[in-house]
Amino acid sequence: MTTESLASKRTRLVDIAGAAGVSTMTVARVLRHPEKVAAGTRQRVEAVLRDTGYTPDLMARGLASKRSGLVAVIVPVLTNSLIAEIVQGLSHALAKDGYHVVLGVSDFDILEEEQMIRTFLSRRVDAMYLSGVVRSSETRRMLVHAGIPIVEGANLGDNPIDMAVGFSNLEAAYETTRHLIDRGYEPIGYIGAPPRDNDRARDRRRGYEAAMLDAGRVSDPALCIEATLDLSDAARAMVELLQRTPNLRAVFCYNDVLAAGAAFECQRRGIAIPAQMAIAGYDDFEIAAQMVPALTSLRVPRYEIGRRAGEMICKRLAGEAVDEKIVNTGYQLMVRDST
Amino acid sequence: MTTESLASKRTRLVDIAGAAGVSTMTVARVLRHPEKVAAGTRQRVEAVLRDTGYTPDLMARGLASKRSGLVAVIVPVLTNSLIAEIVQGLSHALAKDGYHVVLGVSDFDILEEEQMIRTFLSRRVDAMYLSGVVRSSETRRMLVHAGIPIVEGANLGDNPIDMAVGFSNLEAAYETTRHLIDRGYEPIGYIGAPPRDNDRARDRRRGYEAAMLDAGRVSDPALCIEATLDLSDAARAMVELLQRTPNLRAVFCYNDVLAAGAAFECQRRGIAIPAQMAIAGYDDFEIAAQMVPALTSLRVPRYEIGRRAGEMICKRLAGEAVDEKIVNTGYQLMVRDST
DNA sequence: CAGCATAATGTTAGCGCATACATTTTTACA
DNA sequence: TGTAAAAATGTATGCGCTAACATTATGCTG
Repeated sequence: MTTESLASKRTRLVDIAGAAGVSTMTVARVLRHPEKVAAGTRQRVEAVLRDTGYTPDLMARGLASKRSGLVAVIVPVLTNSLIAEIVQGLSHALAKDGYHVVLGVSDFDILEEEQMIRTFLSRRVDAMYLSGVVRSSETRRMLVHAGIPIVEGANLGDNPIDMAVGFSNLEAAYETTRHLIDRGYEPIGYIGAPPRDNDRARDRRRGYEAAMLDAGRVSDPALCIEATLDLSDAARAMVELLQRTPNLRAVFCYNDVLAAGAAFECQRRGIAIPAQMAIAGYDDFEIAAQMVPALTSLRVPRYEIGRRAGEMICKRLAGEAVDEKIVNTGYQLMVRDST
Repeated sequence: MTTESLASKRTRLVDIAGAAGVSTMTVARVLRHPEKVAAGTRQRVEAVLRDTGYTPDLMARGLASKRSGLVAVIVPVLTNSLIAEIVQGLSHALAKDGYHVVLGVSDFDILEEEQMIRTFLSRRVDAMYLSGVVRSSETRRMLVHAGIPIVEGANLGDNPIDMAVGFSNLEAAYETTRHLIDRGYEPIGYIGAPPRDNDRARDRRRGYEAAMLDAGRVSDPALCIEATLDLSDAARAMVELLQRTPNLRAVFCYNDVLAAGAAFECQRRGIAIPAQMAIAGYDDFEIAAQMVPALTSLRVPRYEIGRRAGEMICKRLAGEAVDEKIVNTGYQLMVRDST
């Protein structure tokens, strides 16, 4: 009651129309298609608009026009440079066309994701960006049925629901592992992330295994270990890996956070990098290039992925056709001191 | 009858009502206040609801009820663990009550922020979370006028617009600097962030200066330098600081990213930490505890700040009064090897 | 079983804007 | 100067839902 009475009623289109002596339609036109309104009336309306501080009600506009101006962005976590930068890229690209981002954090749970998608669809979002390529069948069904532009990002799968932008984690992991093999390191271990509901984790590990097999090496499960995505658990994993395989010569890590954690553990144990242990990371977070020793890593255009995804969405929402439905942004192996 | 034909319009409340042989109001009740509907009719309606796959139109609901169910979250960047975790906390807390987060990334530009707030208000968000305490006067005016719950977070200022949750960066920086002084280091430098539109940067530097003055030391501008928030620029700043003051014994850094960058630079130059150079960071990112040597840093409850902020918003939106409008989450100095 | 409380459901009227179409005014050219 | 075409503006309707109120059914007491 208190807040209600304080805030005077919002000015509506009809109020502006009254004050300017025109119909609501004319005001709406000044707002959306100014070129269709005679200069005189337009200026009169604009004056009223200005000194009344009118703000259109996007809720009402959305209901009437059937376009919410909202784009859903669902990510597993936000505390990851890769994802955070993608979201920033998306946010910037979408803001350019006046779209707003509705954010969902799914915690790597595809059922949670499904639930979120349901409510976002309820909100009548105009498009959606989703992390990765793994989703529940119900999710796929809903999305196909929704008929809105969908971009799946950061990993390239076999058959995207609609559009996709990213790169093949399978190939990239293969290439990184290949690099370690070519350097002659043996044995080579792998510190991965829990693959549950995380296709990037799954694909990177597969890439590692494929490279090992292709090089005629046995794929020893003892060489592979999982760690949650933090430095301390990577350190723990490194210790465990060393216990299992004392003569370990190299490790490939799911990402640079894990690589850095492993590297720090080596430093604490006086294991020289790369003399005694080579370490390769992934995602090329800034720390990889800056830490001592600098970490070999795989650079991916993080911000670009988000920006491209946003642009694809904008284009489609503007009614234009998107020629490339699958955009491969590629990657680049950055060889540094650690290997 | 059971399923709608493909490409048909979305089922509306009235369709459900028709199929169930009741009025729209009854369906609406089943959705919002099921306990007010007789068990028999409720089950009948629920059955139709289920096999028709009905999803309410939140846009229409928002227009009719004057509550959008949307909460705006505006942050300067996302690529910062502190902020990313706060947003995650917010997202989780708000999702619990069915609110959706609309995200805005302002790039440390208060005019950009102002513009965003304008459009978010247009979207009729029910509440807002804003980073920091510095905003344009027009922004303050708009927010006060809007009459919705506002939480300003991560820094505690003098007079919040509405509510606030965080801690005093001024005090925390003072205490951290004090720690370096007590350890006997001299001279002590400071690597800060650009203070433009960033009150945290401003307050931390002030805290440093106050501690220096209180300890009877001269506040030498040559001891202070700015770096953009990345590791490489911190390294550059460290180099520059060493050129200006070759006998530098310690540095206090705006955050752990800068601290790590400075520490890596020392390692590259063979400067021993802490024997020759002590380094103190801030925000206690995970790297601080894990890197070698472990960095002294200031721990703040990142996720908690977001969660508390979200809960305060939910509480207010549920009509309850929030007793503590300013929540001081405090901080904790974590003394480690680097000092 | 009257009579009133309470539960269960229906009716009506918008929310603020956009769309399709109708109407009026202006322009252009013979 | 007439008339068709184009430009400028207005009218009517409804998007899908909720809120306030009106109505009807049901339960309960003495």
